[in-house]
Amino acid sequence: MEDFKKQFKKGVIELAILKLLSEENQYGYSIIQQINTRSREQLAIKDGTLYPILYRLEDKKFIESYWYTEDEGRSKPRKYYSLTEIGKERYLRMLKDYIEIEEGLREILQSYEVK
Amino acid sequence: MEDFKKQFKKGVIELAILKLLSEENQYGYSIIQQINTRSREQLAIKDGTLYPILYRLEDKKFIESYWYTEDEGRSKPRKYYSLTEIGKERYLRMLKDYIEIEEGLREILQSYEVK
DNA sequence: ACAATATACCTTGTAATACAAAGTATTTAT
DNA sequence: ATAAATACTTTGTATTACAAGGTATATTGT
Repeated sequence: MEDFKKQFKKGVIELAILKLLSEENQYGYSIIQQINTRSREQLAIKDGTLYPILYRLEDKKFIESYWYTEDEGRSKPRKYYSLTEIGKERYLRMLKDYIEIEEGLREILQSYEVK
Repeated sequence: MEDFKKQFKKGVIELAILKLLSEENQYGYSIIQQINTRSREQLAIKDGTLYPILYRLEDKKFIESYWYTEDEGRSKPRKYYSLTEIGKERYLRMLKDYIEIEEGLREILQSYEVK
């Protein structure tokens, strides 16, 4: 992948993860699939990328995890993550800041100061 | 500044710089002021951030520099930067990719899959 | 039944980069 | 004259998505 695509993704990935968890508790692999599908592959991430982010978010108490088996036939539980209260606050602040910065960039990209 | 604001800026700063240089040749300090003003401080960067980026862009041949004194009364020249041909291509590709990724993120932020 | 693929989680090492913080010197405003 | 802004430079640091490797289970096709 081109280097600047990587750069664009940094930071926004965390925002996307928090948003998905604000909708519903999910396990890691499910988050990857949702990000890949719903962003139409534009924000696609690898599992080796996601899991370290989840551990970091958990260390910071923005999310919590629990092992859970939903199917009868399934022997192995999956590790589910849920948003904590401060995680929800974090998500809302990130969203606000993201929108502000995106608008700032748009100003530069769209405008053209005639001298 | 909060850590995620930093993250959002990474990558997009370079895009903003290339855009400004695509409009007009400019010296470093002028770029800082334009970014700060036109983004309404949302994308504000420090000089210690800009100059290393300019050197990197020059190493990669995306921009070129020349010293120039425009005023009579001014003894010290300012270092002007201009976009090269491959710099222009880089800018257009970055712009396209940025827009795609931004749209991908919007899909995640706006949509809510009802199960 | 078997093979192949997808699912699901984990770990290590790396390259990239905005920033803080420091410096130097000139120019402009009070 | 003094302060503030301008203009450029350098060093060191923390962060983080990724590649690439691993293990094991579950599902699908033949």
